[in-house]
Amino acid sequence: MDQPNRVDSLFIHMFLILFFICLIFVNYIFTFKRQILLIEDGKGKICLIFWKISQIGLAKKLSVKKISLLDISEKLKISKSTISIVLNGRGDEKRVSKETQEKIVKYANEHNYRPNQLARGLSRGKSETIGLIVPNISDTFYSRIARRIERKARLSGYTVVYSSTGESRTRENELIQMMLDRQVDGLIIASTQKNQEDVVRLKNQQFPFVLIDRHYPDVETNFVVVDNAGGTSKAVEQLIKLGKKHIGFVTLKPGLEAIRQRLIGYEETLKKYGLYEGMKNVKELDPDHLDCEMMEAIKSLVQSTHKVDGIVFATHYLTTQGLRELRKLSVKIPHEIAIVSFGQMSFFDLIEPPITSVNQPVEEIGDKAVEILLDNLVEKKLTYDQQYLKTKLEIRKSCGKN
Amino acid sequence: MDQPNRVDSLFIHMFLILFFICLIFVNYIFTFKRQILLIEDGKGKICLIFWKISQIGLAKKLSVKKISLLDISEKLKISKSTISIVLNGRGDEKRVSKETQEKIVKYANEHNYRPNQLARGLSRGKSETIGLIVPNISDTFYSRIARRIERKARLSGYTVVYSSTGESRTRENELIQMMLDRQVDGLIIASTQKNQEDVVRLKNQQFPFVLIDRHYPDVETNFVVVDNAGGTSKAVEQLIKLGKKHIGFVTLKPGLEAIRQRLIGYEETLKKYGLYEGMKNVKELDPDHLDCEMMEAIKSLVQSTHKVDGIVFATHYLTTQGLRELRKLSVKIPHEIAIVSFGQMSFFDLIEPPITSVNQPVEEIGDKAVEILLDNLVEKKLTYDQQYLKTKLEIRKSCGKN
DNA sequence: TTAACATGCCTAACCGGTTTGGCTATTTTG
DNA sequence: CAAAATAGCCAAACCGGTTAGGCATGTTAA
Repeated sequence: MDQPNRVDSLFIHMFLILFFICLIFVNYIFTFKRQILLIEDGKGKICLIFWKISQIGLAKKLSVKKISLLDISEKLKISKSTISIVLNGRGDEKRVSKETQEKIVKYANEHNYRPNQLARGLSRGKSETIGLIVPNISDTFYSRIARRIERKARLSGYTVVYSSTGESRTRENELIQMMLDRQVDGLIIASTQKNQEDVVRLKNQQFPFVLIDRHYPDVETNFVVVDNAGGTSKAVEQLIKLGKKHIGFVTLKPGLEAIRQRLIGYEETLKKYGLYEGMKNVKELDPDHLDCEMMEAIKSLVQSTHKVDGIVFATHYLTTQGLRELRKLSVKIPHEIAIVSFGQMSFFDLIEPPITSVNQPVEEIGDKAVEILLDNLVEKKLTYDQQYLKTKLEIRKSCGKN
Repeated sequence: MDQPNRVDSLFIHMFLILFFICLIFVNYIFTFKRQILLIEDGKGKICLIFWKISQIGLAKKLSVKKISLLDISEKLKISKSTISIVLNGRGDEKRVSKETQEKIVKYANEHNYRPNQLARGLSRGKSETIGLIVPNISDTFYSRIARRIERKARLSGYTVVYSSTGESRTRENELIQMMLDRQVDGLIIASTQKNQEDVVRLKNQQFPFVLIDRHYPDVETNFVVVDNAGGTSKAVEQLIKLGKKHIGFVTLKPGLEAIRQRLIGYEETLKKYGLYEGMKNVKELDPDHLDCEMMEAIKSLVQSTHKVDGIVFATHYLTTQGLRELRKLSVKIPHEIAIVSFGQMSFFDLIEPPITSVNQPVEEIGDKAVEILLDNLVEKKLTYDQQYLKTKLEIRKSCGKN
C-alpha cells in the first residue's frame, strides 16, 4: 500500500504543478492582453510569440461588434477576396457559385456588415467624396448651393465635405490642402479669387475641380458663374424704363471678377442709353468697413447736389445694409429713389417696399457644378466646361411696380 | 591577322546578341508596365517575378508627384517607421538623433510631403472628422450653427462632414450610417426626432455624439438645446405687458420636443396671468401644407368673433409666412395685432413693422456642442452633458415698441 | 486519349500610414 | 573588465479593404 500511494501523490504533485503553470500562463495572457502566434523565423526555427492585441481590437469588443471582411472570412472559411468580390456585386462576373454568393450575402446581411470607407478609399485610390469650399456657408446664397450640391452628389454616391474660407486666401489654401490630404476625388470652389496660384496648381496637376460663382478670367478652367454683366444690365434698364436718369451703383472694391462684370454691365448699359455720368455715381466699398462706408456712400448719393434717383446694389448684402441707411435718411422708395438688388433674398417681398432683384439661378449653379465635376471624375476631359447662367429680373415695388 | 579578327567579331556578335536581349527585355517591361521583383518562394528557391505596376502608381506619375512615406524611406535609406515617428513629432521621445531628424524634416518639407489621411485614419482607427446632421443646411439657423461648429472643430484639427435630412427619418438613418461608414469620430445631430431608435443604438454602442436644437426627452444623452418654454414665456409676457388680453399661438403639429416645450411655455404663462383661453387660440400647422393651413389659421385668429390681439409664432419660418398672410388681410401691426417671433432672422429689423423676436444663442449652441463632443472623444464619459441655453428677447415695433 | 477550356475559389501583393518589440553598437556602471 | 544601461534605428504586423494572377478539378473537343 505504500508504493502505490507514493506514486499517486507524485502524480498529484505533477498535476498540480502543471495546473499552476497553466494558470500563470493564462493569467499572463489576460493581464498583458496578448495573443499567441506561431511563427517561422526564416531559418527554419519555429518561435512562439506573445503578440500584443491592439487597443483598437479591444475597443471594438466593448462596443457592439463591427465586423470586417476578415471576420466573415474566418467564420465562413471563405477567402477575403471572394467575399469582397461578391459583396461588390461582381460575383457572377468572377464566377463565384450561386451557393457561395448566397451564403456570403446572407451572413453579411445578418451581421450588418458595412465596409470601412477609409480602407476602401485607401485601396481604391479614391474616396467617393467631393470637397466644397465657399466663402461663408452661413450666407444663404452659398448654403442653398451647398444643399443642392449635396443632394445631387448623393444621388451618385458621393459625400460632400465642406468648409468656409471667410474670404481669406490663407484659409482657402489650407482648406484645399486639407481636402487633398483627405483624398477628396474632386473640388467645387467658390474661390476668394486671391488664390490664382492654387487654382493653377490644381489645374496643372490635372486634379478635377469646378469653380462656382467666381472664376479666374486668366486661367482656363471649368466654371459655373452667372452672367453678371447681363444681370446689372437688366437692373439698370428696368430703372431707365421707369424714367430714372441718374442711376447710382453701390458695389464692393474690385477684386472679384463677378464684381467687375457687374460694374461693366452697369456702365455699358448707361452708355448705351446716353446716361453715363462717370464714376461719381459709383461707390466701391470695403467689405471690412462696410457699415461706415455704406453710410457715407448713401449720404453722398442721396444728398449731394447731383443726387441720384435710382440705385443698383451689387450684392444682396449691400442691398440690406443700404436699405438700413436709406431708412435712417427717410428716403422715399421708390418715389425719390428706386432700387434694385443684384441677388435675391427670401424676405425681399416682405420689406416695405418689396425689393426688386436680379435673381441668380442658385439651384442650377449647384446642379451644373456637380454634373461637370462628375463628368471629370469619370474621365479626364481635355476641354473645359464653362457655363454662364442667365439671371432673372424679379420686379417689385422698390423700382416702381405697383 | 586572321585569328584576332575572328575573335573580335565573335565578341561583337555576342555583344550584339546580349544587347538585343536587353532591348527586348526593357521593351517588355515598358510595354506591359511591369516591375521586377526578386522573391523567395518559401521553399528556398528564388523567383524572378514581373509584377504589374498598379494603375494608381501610373496615374501618380502623370500628376505632379505626391510622395509617400515609402518614397522618403527609399531615398533617404531610413525605415518608414523612423520617418513616421519623426514627422509626428515624436522623434525625441523615441530617441532619433538630431541629425536624422533634420534630414527627414528637410526632405519632407522640400518635397512637400503630406500624409494620406485615409491611411492614417485607417491605422489609427480614427479619422479626425466629425459628422454634422441637420434638417436643412440652407436654413439660416442651421447654417449659422454649422459655420460655428466648423470653425471650432478646425481649431482642434477636426474636419466637418455635413448633410441635410430634409426632416426625413429614413434619410437621417442613412446619413448616420454613412457617416459611421466613413469612420467619423463623433456626430452632432439636429435630429428629425422620429428616429429615437438610431439614437438609442448610438448610445448603446457608446458612440460619441451630441444632439443639438432637438433632443429626445426619453433618452439620456448629451444635448444642447435652448430653453424653449422660457422663450415663449418671455414672448407672451411681453405681449401681456402691452395690455394684450387674447394671445394666439401659431405653431407646428406636435412631434418635436422643442415645439411641445414652446407650447407649454405659452400655456403656462397665460395661465399664470389668468388669460388662458384653451386651445382655440392655438393653431398647429402641418409643415407639408403650410401655405394653405397658414392662411386658414390667420383668418381664423383674426376674423373670428373672438379675435386675438396678439400672436406668438413658434418659428422664424412661421413668422414670415404668417406675416405674408397678415399683409393680405391688411391687419395693422401692432395696433390691431402685435406679434412676436420665436427665432430671429437678420432681416427682422427691415420689415415694417420690425419684428420682435425671441433670439436663440446660435453661436453658443455650436460652440457648446463641439466642446462637449471633443470632451467625449478624449475620454468616454459616464455622465451626460445637458445644456439648456437661455434665449433673449429682442423688442421691436411689432409688439409695440416705438 | 489527350489537350484545351471552363469553373470556382484562393494566395498574396498592395494602398500608405502607425506602432510594438527587438537588435546592434556604444557608453556607463560596478 | 564584464555587465548593464543607453542611444539609435529597423523589421514586420496591422488597419480593412481591392485586385491580378494562379491553381486545382471537372468537362468538352479533337
